[in-house]
Amino acid sequence: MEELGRRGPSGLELTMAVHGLSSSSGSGGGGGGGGGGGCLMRDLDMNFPPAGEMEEEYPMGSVEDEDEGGGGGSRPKKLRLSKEQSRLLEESFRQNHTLNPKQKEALATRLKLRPRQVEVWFQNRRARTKLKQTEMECEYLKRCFGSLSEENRRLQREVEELRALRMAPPTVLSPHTREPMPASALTMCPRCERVTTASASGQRHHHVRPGAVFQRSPASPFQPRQPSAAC
DNA sequence: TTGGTCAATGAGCTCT
DNA sequence: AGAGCTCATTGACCAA
Repeated sequence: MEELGRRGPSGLELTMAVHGLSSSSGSGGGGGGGGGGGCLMRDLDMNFPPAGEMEEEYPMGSVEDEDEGGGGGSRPKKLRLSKEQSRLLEESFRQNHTLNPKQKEALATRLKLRPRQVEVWFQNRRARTKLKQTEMECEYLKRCFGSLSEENRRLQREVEELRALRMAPPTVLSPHTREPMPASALTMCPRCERVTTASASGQRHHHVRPGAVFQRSPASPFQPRQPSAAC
Protein backbone atom coordinates (compact mmCIF):
# COMPACT_ATOMS: atom_id res chain seq x y z
CA MET A 1 0.00 0.00 0.00
CA GLU A 2 1.32 3.41 -0.75
CA GLU A 3 0.41 6.02 1.81
CA LEU A 4 0.49 9.24 -0.02
CA GLY A 5 0.15 12.81 0.86
CA ARG A 6 0.78 12.78 4.54
CA ARG A 7 -0.77 15.65 6.40
CA GLY A 8 -3.32 17.03 4.13
CA PRO A 9 -2.63 20.30 2.50
CA SER A 10 -2.85 22.66 5.39
CA GLY A 11 -2.60 25.66 3.18
CA LEU A 12 -5.97 26.80 4.33
CA GLU A 13 -6.95 29.92 2.64
CA LEU A 14 -7.90 32.29 5.38
CA THR A 15 -9.29 35.72 5.33
CA MET A 16 -10.15 37.47 8.53
CA ALA A 17 -12.74 40.15 8.48
CA VAL A 18 -13.01 40.52 12.16
CA HIS A 19 -14.26 43.97 12.78
CA GLY A 20 -17.88 43.02 12.47
CA LEU A 21 -16.96 39.54 13.54
CA SER A 22 -19.06 38.34 10.70
CA SER A 23 -18.34 34.81 11.57
CA SER A 24 -20.10 32.42 9.33
CA SER A 25 -23.67 32.90 10.44
CA GLY A 26 -24.02 29.24 9.89
CA SER A 27 -27.36 27.67 9.71
CA GLY A 28 -28.05 28.18 13.31
CA GLY A 29 -27.43 24.50 13.56
CA GLY A 30 -29.02 23.71 16.83
CA GLY A 31 -27.33 21.06 18.85
CA GLY A 32 -28.36 18.41 16.43
CA GLY A 33 -25.91 15.68 16.03
CA GLY A 34 -26.82 13.29 18.62
CA GLY A 35 -25.31 9.99 17.91
CA GLY A 36 -24.45 9.94 14.28
CA GLY A 37 -21.56 7.77 13.55
CA GLY A 38 -23.11 4.39 13.68
CA CYS A 39 -21.79 1.62 11.55
CA LEU A 40 -24.91 1.30 9.47
CA MET A 41 -23.13 2.04 6.28
CA ARG A 42 -23.77 -1.08 4.35
CA ASP A 43 -25.76 0.56 1.62
CA LEU A 44 -23.79 3.76 1.38
CA ASP A 45 -20.35 2.37 1.39
CA MET A 46 -18.12 4.82 -0.43
CA ASN A 47 -15.56 2.26 -1.33
CA PHE A 48 -18.13 -0.06 -2.77
CA PRO A 49 -20.67 2.02 -4.58
CA PRO A 50 -24.20 0.78 -5.00
CA ALA A 51 -24.85 -1.21 -8.12
CA GLY A 52 -26.60 1.67 -9.82
CA GLU A 53 -23.43 3.72 -9.91
CA MET A 54 -21.08 1.01 -10.92
CA GLU A 55 -21.09 1.88 -14.55
CA GLU A 56 -17.88 3.78 -13.94
CA GLU A 57 -15.05 2.55 -11.85
CA TYR A 58 -13.86 4.64 -8.97
CA PRO A 59 -10.41 3.52 -7.97
CA MET A 60 -10.51 4.92 -4.52
CA GLY A 61 -7.54 7.12 -4.20
CA SER A 62 -4.82 5.17 -2.60
CA VAL A 63 -7.06 2.42 -1.41
CA GLU A 64 -6.62 -0.31 -3.86
CA ASP A 65 -6.38 -3.22 -1.55
CA GLU A 66 -9.75 -4.72 -1.17
CA ASP A 67 -8.99 -7.14 1.64
CA GLU A 68 -11.86 -9.13 0.51
CA GLY A 69 -13.83 -10.79 3.15
CA GLY A 70 -13.43 -7.78 5.34
CA GLY A 71 -15.44 -9.74 7.76
CA GLY A 72 -18.10 -8.40 10.01
CA GLY A 73 -19.57 -4.93 10.04
CA SER A 74 -16.30 -3.05 10.41
CA ARG A 75 -15.72 0.14 8.47
CA PRO A 76 -14.03 -0.19 5.12
CA LYS A 77 -10.48 0.95 4.61
CA LYS A 78 -10.13 4.66 4.81
CA LEU A 79 -9.75 6.44 1.53
CA ARG A 80 -6.73 8.66 1.23
CA LEU A 81 -6.67 11.03 -1.65
CA SER A 82 -3.58 11.09 -3.78
CA LYS A 83 -1.44 14.21 -3.97
CA GLU A 84 -2.77 14.96 -7.39
CA GLN A 85 -6.36 14.57 -6.28
CA SER A 86 -5.79 16.84 -3.31
CA ARG A 87 -4.04 19.37 -5.46
CA LEU A 88 -6.90 19.53 -7.92
CA LEU A 89 -9.48 19.72 -5.19
CA GLU A 90 -7.59 22.52 -3.49
CA GLU A 91 -7.30 24.34 -6.74
CA SER A 92 -10.99 24.25 -7.42
CA PHE A 93 -11.73 25.12 -3.82
CA ARG A 94 -9.67 28.27 -4.24
CA GLN A 95 -11.85 29.23 -7.17
CA ASN A 96 -15.10 28.32 -5.50
CA HIS A 97 -15.98 27.16 -2.02
CA THR A 98 -19.09 25.42 -3.25
CA LEU A 99 -19.81 23.40 -6.34
CA ASN A 100 -22.87 23.23 -8.47
CA PRO A 101 -23.91 19.75 -9.60
CA LYS A 102 -22.25 20.15 -12.99
CA GLN A 103 -18.94 21.22 -11.52
CA LYS A 104 -19.15 18.43 -9.00
CA GLU A 105 -19.75 15.85 -11.68
CA ALA A 106 -16.95 17.18 -13.85
CA LEU A 107 -14.51 17.27 -10.99
CA ALA A 108 -15.47 13.80 -9.89
CA THR A 109 -14.93 12.44 -13.37
CA ARG A 110 -11.61 14.18 -13.64
CA LEU A 111 -10.47 12.85 -10.28
CA LYS A 112 -11.95 9.40 -10.77
CA LEU A 113 -13.93 9.83 -7.59
CA ARG A 114 -17.61 9.64 -6.93
CA PRO A 115 -19.50 12.94 -6.89
CA ARG A 116 -20.47 12.25 -3.32
CA GLN A 117 -16.81 12.05 -2.36
CA VAL A 118 -16.10 15.36 -4.00
CA GLU A 119 -19.05 16.84 -2.18
CA VAL A 120 -17.87 15.46 1.14
CA TRP A 121 -14.39 16.77 0.52
CA PHE A 122 -15.76 20.26 -0.06
CA GLN A 123 -17.93 20.07 3.02
CA ASN A 124 -15.02 19.04 5.18
CA ARG A 125 -12.80 21.62 3.58
CA ARG A 126 -15.28 24.36 4.37
CA ALA A 127 -15.48 23.11 7.92
CA ARG A 128 -11.69 23.18 8.27
CA THR A 129 -11.53 26.68 6.86
CA LYS A 130 -14.16 27.83 9.26
CA LEU A 131 -12.44 26.20 12.18
CA LYS A 132 -9.16 27.92 11.34
CA GLN A 133 -10.96 31.19 10.97
CA THR A 134 -12.66 30.76 14.31
CA GLU A 135 -9.32 30.02 15.93
CA MET A 136 -7.88 33.17 14.45
CA GLU A 137 -10.83 35.21 15.64
CA CYS A 138 -10.40 33.71 19.06
CA GLU A 139 -6.75 34.74 19.17
CA TYR A 140 -7.65 38.19 18.01
CA LEU A 141 -10.35 38.58 20.65
CA LYS A 142 -7.97 37.37 23.34
CA ARG A 143 -5.52 40.08 22.36
CA CYS A 144 -8.33 42.64 22.37
CA PHE A 145 -9.40 41.49 25.78
CA GLY A 146 -5.87 41.86 27.07
CA SER A 147 -5.37 45.39 25.91
CA LEU A 148 -8.87 46.45 26.90
CA SER A 149 -8.35 45.05 30.38
CA GLU A 150 -5.21 47.04 30.70
CA GLU A 151 -6.96 50.17 29.49
CA ASN A 152 -9.75 49.47 31.93
CA ARG A 153 -7.34 49.12 34.84
CA ARG A 154 -5.67 52.36 33.91
CA LEU A 155 -8.97 54.21 33.71
CA GLN A 156 -10.10 52.73 37.01
CA ARG A 157 -6.95 54.02 38.63
CA GLU A 158 -7.59 57.42 37.15
CA VAL A 159 -11.15 57.41 38.42
CA GLU A 160 -9.91 56.52 41.88
CA GLU A 161 -7.41 59.34 41.82
CA LEU A 162 -9.98 61.84 40.70
CA ARG A 163 -12.42 60.61 43.29
CA ALA A 164 -9.80 61.07 45.97
CA LEU A 165 -9.15 64.58 44.78
CA ARG A 166 -12.81 65.36 44.98
CA MET A 167 -12.98 64.25 48.57
CA ALA A 168 -9.98 66.27 49.65
CA PRO A 169 -10.40 69.94 50.58
CA PRO A 170 -8.86 72.38 48.11
CA THR A 171 -5.51 73.68 49.24
CA VAL A 172 -4.76 76.01 46.42
CA LEU A 173 -3.69 79.32 47.88
CA SER A 174 -4.68 82.58 46.36
CA PRO A 175 -1.68 84.31 44.85
CA HIS A 176 -3.02 87.57 46.23
CA THR A 177 -4.27 86.81 49.71
CA ARG A 178 -2.36 83.61 50.42
CA GLU A 179 -5.63 82.18 51.63
CA PRO A 180 -6.98 78.80 50.46
CA MET A 181 -9.15 79.34 47.43
CA PRO A 182 -12.59 77.81 46.93
CA ALA A 183 -12.68 75.18 44.21
CA SER A 184 -15.16 77.25 42.25
CA ALA A 185 -12.49 79.84 41.73
CA LEU A 186 -10.29 77.40 39.83
CA THR A 187 -10.56 76.87 36.11
CA MET A 188 -8.62 75.18 33.39
CA CYS A 189 -6.56 77.32 31.07
CA PRO A 190 -7.76 76.27 27.63
CA ARG A 191 -4.45 77.14 26.02
CA CYS A 192 -1.96 75.48 28.25
CA GLU A 193 -4.44 73.10 29.89
CA ARG A 194 -3.24 73.86 33.39
CA VAL A 195 -5.31 74.69 36.40
CA THR A 196 -5.50 78.41 36.90
CA THR A 197 -6.92 80.94 39.24
CA ALA A 198 -8.73 83.38 37.00
CA SER A 199 -8.49 87.02 37.97
CA ALA A 200 -11.64 88.96 38.51
CA SER A 201 -11.37 90.66 35.14
CA GLY A 202 -10.80 87.39 33.43
CA GLN A 203 -7.89 88.95 31.56
CA ARG A 204 -5.04 87.38 33.43
CA HIS A 205 -4.62 84.13 35.17
CA HIS A 206 -2.06 82.57 37.42
CA HIS A 207 -0.98 79.02 37.00
CA VAL A 208 -1.28 76.97 40.08
CA ARG A 209 2.07 75.69 41.29
CA PRO A 210 2.81 72.18 40.21
CA GLY A 211 1.91 69.57 42.71
CA ALA A 212 -0.78 71.63 44.37
CA VAL A 213 -3.85 69.73 45.43
CA PHE A 214 -6.87 71.11 43.76
CA GLN A 215 -10.42 70.44 42.93
CA ARG A 216 -11.64 70.93 39.41
CA SER A 217 -14.39 73.40 38.94
CA PRO A 218 -17.62 72.05 37.47
CA ALA A 219 -17.32 74.75 34.86
CA SER A 220 -14.23 73.13 33.43
CA PRO A 221 -15.17 69.72 32.29
CA PHE A 222 -12.48 67.19 31.64
CA GLN A 223 -11.12 66.97 28.21
CA PRO A 224 -12.07 63.65 26.72
CA ARG A 225 -9.05 61.50 26.60
CA GLN A 226 -7.82 59.94 23.43
CA PRO A 227 -8.63 56.30 23.87
CA SER A 228 -5.52 54.27 23.70
CA ALA A 229 -5.48 52.14 20.61
CA ALA A 230 -6.74 48.92 22.05
CA CYS A 231 -7.32 46.87 18.98
C1' DT B 1 -0.37 3.91 23.35
C1' DT B 2 -1.94 8.23 22.33
C1' DG B 3 -3.23 12.21 19.96
C1' DG B 4 -3.93 14.41 15.49
C1' DT B 5 -5.86 14.26 10.84
C1' DC B 6 -9.39 13.48 7.68
C1' DA B 7 -12.97 10.81 4.91
C1' DA B 8 -17.36 9.61 5.94
C1' DT B 9 -21.87 9.42 8.44
C1' DG B 10 -26.53 10.84 10.44
C1' DA B 11 -29.44 14.42 12.28
C1' DG B 12 -31.41 18.56 11.67
C1' DC B 13 -31.81 22.87 9.39
C1' DT B 14 -32.79 26.16 5.27
C1' DC B 15 -34.23 27.14 0.83
C1' DT B 16 -36.63 26.43 -3.43
C1' DA C 1 -40.76 17.09 -0.53
C1' DG C 2 -36.23 16.92 -1.40
C1' DA C 3 -31.68 18.80 -2.39
C1' DG C 4 -27.95 20.66 -0.16
C1' DC C 5 -25.98 22.59 3.64
C1' DT C 6 -23.88 22.70 8.69
C1' DC C 7 -22.74 20.38 12.76
C1' DA C 8 -21.19 16.82 15.75
C1' DT C 9 -19.32 12.62 15.64
C1' DT C 10 -17.06 8.17 14.23
C1' DG C 11 -13.38 5.33 12.99
C1' DA C 12 -9.18 4.28 9.98
C1' DC C 13 -4.74 5.60 9.75
C1' DC C 14 -0.39 7.62 10.91
C1' DA C 15 3.58 9.69 13.59
C1' DA C 16 5.62 10.52 17.88
